[in-house]
Amino acid sequence: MANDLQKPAKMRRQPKQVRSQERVQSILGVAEQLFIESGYDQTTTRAIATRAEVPIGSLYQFFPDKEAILKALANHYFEQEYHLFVKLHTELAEAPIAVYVDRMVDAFDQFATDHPGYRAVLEQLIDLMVVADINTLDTYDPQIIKELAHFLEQRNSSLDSAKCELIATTIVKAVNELLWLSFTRDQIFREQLLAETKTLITAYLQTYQI
Amino acid sequence: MANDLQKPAKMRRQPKQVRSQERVQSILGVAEQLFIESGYDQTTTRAIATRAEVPIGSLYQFFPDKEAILKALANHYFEQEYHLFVKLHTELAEAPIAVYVDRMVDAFDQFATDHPGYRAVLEQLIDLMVVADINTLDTYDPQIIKELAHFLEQRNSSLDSAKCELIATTIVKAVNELLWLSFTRDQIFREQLLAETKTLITAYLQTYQI
Amino acid sequence: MANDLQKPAKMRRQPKQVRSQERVQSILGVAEQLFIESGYDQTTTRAIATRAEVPIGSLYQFFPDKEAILKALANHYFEQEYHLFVKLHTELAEAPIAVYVDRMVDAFDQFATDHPGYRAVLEQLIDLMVVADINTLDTYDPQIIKELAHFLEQRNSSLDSAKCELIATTIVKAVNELLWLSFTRDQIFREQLLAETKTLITAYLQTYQI
Amino acid sequence: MANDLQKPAKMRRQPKQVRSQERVQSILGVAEQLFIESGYDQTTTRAIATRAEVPIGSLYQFFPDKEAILKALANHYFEQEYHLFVKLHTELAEAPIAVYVDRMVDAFDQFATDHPGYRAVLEQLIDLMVVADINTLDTYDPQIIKELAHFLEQRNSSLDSAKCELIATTIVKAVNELLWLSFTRDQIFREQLLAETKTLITAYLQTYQI
DNA sequence: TATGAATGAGACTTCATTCAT
DNA sequence: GATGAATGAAGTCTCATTCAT
Repeated sequence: MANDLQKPAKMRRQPKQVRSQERVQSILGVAEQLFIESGYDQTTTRAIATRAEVPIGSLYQFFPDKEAILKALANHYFEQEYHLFVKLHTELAEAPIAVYVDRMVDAFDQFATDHPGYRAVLEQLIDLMVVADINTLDTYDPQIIKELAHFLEQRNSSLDSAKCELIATTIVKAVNELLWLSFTRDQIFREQLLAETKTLITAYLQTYQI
Repeated sequence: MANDLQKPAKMRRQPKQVRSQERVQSILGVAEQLFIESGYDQTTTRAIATRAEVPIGSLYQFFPDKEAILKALANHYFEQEYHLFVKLHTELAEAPIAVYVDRMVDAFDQFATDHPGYRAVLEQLIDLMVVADINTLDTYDPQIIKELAHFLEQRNSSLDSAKCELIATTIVKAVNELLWLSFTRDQIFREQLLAETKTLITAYLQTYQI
Repeated sequence: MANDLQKPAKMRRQPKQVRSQERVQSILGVAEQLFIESGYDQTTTRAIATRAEVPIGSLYQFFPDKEAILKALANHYFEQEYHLFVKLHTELAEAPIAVYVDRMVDAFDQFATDHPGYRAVLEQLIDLMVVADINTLDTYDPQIIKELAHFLEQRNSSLDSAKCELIATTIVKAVNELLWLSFTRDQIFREQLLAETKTLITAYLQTYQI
Repeated sequence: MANDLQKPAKMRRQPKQVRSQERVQSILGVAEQLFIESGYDQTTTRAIATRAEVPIGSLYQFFPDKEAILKALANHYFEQEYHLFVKLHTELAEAPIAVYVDRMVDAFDQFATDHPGYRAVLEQLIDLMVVADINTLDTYDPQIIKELAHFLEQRNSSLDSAKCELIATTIVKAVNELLWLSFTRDQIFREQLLAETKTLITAYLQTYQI
């Protein structure tokens, strides 16, 4: 199920009107762009409002503060990412591991392409938590890791649940890092790195007879 | 040889006197702490100066601006990291791959323990470059990757130089990410993750008969 | 028509409300005083805001930076000065030259009395342009000179347009300088200098049968 | 005799050694350039010292503060200007007025060319005095005006001393202003303005049968 | 005497957020 | 509800001048 961090304090009110819906989307879209271009700290709420053609006062009706915009984006990403995995695992429950890894990495790559702000948002979110001395896990429940662990457990029932979560964590983190890196390079290197990522994860999973 | 990004404009002058040396060290040490605690943007130059017990004017005598402090730290890290690798490769030129990976990951772990600001500094450095639209590679030449690639080439001469660099990149990025993650968790998980990282890299390198 | 240097970037927004109008006026008035008392560079934006009883943030809402305050004052002066001349020339189109000069110098004198900051502002404006390596004429179009040249051409049609502009420039600069000087002296000297200025300009214009 | 404001507090010590002499000259020369380029306030004492290749500490041995550099330059100018007039008046005691004006304006023009910082320095000096609420005349004794007044008195003994001083003031100020203006324009306009200045002053002096 | 590292008040400007309209 | 003018704490960095060496 999707992370429901969303309700607590992110939205001051449910956008009921079409206008509001559009504005919220516009704000999030613009914020994503600006966070990528200039970083979270260097992006002003006024800049977001201006570029989104939304009055600054309205922005604060939808989001109680700047952080809420970041969190809304993060949840957006988390949800999409989670659904991606669920779909993948349903389709590839029985597939050979090499095929699974191939499809999974490609899916992640597509996701990163579709959501260029993912990395910037995630990083900043973690920063905020470190600064606030909040354990990341308490607040941002990594659903994808849980989901992947579950998948692994089904493929090799001799692995216990804790071990699977460890493996899943390892995979998710490594893949995310390498994918992000691939986006900072030229197309050729990017494709090579993608292939390499697949090799890395496949070799790793074979160790566990998955 | 060590990365010499250092000279360009990091130090406004070479600290010639002991007092200055101490002050520079103090500033860097304090900055590292504060960047970890609160992040680069949230750390004020005044806070650094105050905690380092150095007048703000003196801080600006050593570093032309806030960014220079970040870069000085980064170079510090890069140099240490590079030397660590060189030493490792000398010692383990002939070691079995499992042993090499074991020692390498442990060394990185030790490095991360000794330099807790490494991650925060590196991330911010990349952010600055993205914002300034500078290619990371043009400015920060990743010496460790070059060094590791060289090592791999020597262990399996059938791999060409480009391939080795690709593999090295993959390893360095994955290991750094997983190690950093391990520091945000409790001791038990931390150790498990360390072991898992070794498994991951070992499996990967075996693919290449290294 | 009045100089419209004004719009380009002087005002961040058009003050629509009475409160804002008053604040802008207050800021300009206070700035004028302080520029006279201490010079432009020595006048801090905070001092202006404080004396004008306007929060510093509001000051920056009306004027993007310190320079904009200077430019707003300058345009204020330029416009008034220009209107003064137009009025004068309409009234004295047929007057004997001695009468014209008498009235003109008096009018300038009155203007200088009413706008004691004129000199300080103009000087600083020119300084800024010199430093920025901007040709004064490109930016600050001296409408008064044009207007006076036009008047002269009408009084003696045998003088060509270029010559008239040259004469006008000579007059405007000389009169301004002598008037400004007169303000730094005691009342007696001041009046003598005023009379002398009239003599100077009258003698000059008689040379050209104007 | 030259203005001797100089001794009171301008020089901390008489440069007795060649090295010191050179340094003082270098400082003054550099200061003149920088004051022209960037204005007095924007010129830092460190910039002067650096460009003059003199240690900042040494600069403060020669000049007690920044203002002293300005005053030293001013006195330099005043002296030169005064000598120029004395020489001129000796040579042209009997010359027809048109010739005298011609030579005088040319001489001033040459002076301005040789001392491009004259205007900037004089203006700043006056500013400082206004700010310090010091009457310009108390401190900067305008020797050239006195000298010119004396010359005029000799040419038309029916004019009393006060009147001559008034006329001299008028001339000196008007000529200086117009010459300075001429330097901000292209060569063609510059020469026309020079000619016009001569016309202006000649017409004026003829009024007094000088 | 000569040097230049050291000092810290203070300059300009920004920005998240509020709240009266 | 919608708006955007208003706020002022706080940030980065500069610079004239001193004084220990």
